[in-house]
Amino acid sequence: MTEDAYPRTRRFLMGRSRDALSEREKVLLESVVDKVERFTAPHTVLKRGDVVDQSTILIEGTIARVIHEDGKRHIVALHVPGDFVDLHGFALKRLDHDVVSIGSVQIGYVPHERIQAILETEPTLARMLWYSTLLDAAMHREWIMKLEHLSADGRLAHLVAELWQRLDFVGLAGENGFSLPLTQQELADACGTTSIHMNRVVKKLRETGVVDISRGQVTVLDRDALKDLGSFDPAYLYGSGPLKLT
Amino acid sequence: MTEDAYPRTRRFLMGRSRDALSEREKVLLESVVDKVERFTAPHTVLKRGDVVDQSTILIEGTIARVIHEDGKRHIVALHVPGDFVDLHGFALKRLDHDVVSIGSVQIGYVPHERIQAILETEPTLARMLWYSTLLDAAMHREWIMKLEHLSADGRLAHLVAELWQRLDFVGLAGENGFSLPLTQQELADACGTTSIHMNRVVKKLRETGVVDISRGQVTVLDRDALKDLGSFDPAYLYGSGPLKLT
DNA sequence: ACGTGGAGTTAACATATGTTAGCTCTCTGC
DNA sequence: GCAGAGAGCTAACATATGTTAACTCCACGT
Repeated sequence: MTEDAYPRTRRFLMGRSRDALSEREKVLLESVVDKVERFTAPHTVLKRGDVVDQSTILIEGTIARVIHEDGKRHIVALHVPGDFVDLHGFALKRLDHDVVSIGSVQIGYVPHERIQAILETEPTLARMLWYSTLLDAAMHREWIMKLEHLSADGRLAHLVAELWQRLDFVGLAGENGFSLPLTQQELADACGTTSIHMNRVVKKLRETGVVDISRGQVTVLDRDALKDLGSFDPAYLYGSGPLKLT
Repeated sequence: MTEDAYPRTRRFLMGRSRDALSEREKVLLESVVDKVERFTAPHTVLKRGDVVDQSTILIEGTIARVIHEDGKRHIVALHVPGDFVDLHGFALKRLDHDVVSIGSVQIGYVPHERIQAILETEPTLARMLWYSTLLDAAMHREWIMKLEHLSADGRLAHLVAELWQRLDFVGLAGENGFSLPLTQQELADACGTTSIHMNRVVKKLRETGVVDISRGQVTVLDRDALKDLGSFDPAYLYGSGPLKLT
């Protein structure tokens, strides 16, 4: 494990468990990471159908969950540093989708035996892990709402607002925006539209002074307009927080 | 608990855990249901923001998870008998969406203390419960794919194919179709379109001999065309099955 | 029998989005 | 410097879908 991996793994704690865990539990959780790897080129971390015996934590960069269908690529979820990317693979064993890196990423691997050990001996941590996968499901539901309810510009606005909020949780958001290595094609894949139309939408949001997305950088010009356009309410990102676990 | 509630609760075991559990565990799982209730009119079982201290199992009928946004109603998930509808509420405590009944339903309630007790003493069952929520998340992802990838007729075909398969798991599917109490408006809400357009699509699928949806009854006319139109591959409904849990 | 309301249905029109085809720009490698 | 590749960008046209406004049909209560 590299020198700086520990503090970065800690983003998991910042983003998802925050202050629900004891110091002992936090140290324990950090220690589950076995190996750290870096990919600079696009890389398929896991393939659909793979039988997995370890899970991955995203330490740095962006990762997408992808379903390929009829030769097209559909992004069904995006991950920010600190996310336990495929914890669900622990229980499901076989993945229903691909996991791919976008831009440069750093990944930590967690052997399933260690998760199993935690489950058996650390009830609070076990609940924390379950909680983490349920938060993913809540985000899925919000994406479903977004896709059913919003047209392309609203979908993009929602995506930007969500990522901004999630990056903020782990201390990676700037005052007026954030760094985002997604191409317009990938934004389109995440919004269920085409790259041509996504280009129209990006241009429109830039010209109407809502948000500027260019050269891998998102600059929010009008925060209220962004939230409004995307019908964005961050409540779903919280759950109740594990703070209130009985 | 009514006389016939036990065998029906058992659908949970048929649909989601199948033969991964011991007889003792099955009996235990059935015993967690505290109270059974029936609603004949549309009923909001749980409201967004509610702090819950019990979860619900759907015993009979149809239940939808709904997100209201800007006065419109969006169905983000549908449940069939045997589904543990809001097990995620156990860990998240606060719901991010509404849970509403469609048509006539019978519901079983499970106090959270009993789930907690299972978690602490029955590791296999605990994993089973986690697994169940992960299966929901896999379905969410498939819905996201469906919404990103398919146009309205494909979405309807996918929805019908999925429900048919899921009802078949619990022994409620017929040879050529199944009973479905959803109105065209509700089908539209689940497919992210309008009731007017859904009407066009229903008519089209009927006329092209794919599937007939009328009077609460779905009759599949061409199974292959249905799967094809909906890009439906049931793999995501299985996970690996808990059979392979280590 | 009658009225009422909800579901289903259709038409005409406006708009968002997909499709195809190209173009420019900026990197990177040679 | 140049060629090539990928990303961004634009135009013209075809199509899917949304919107508004009706109308029918059927179940229900009075």
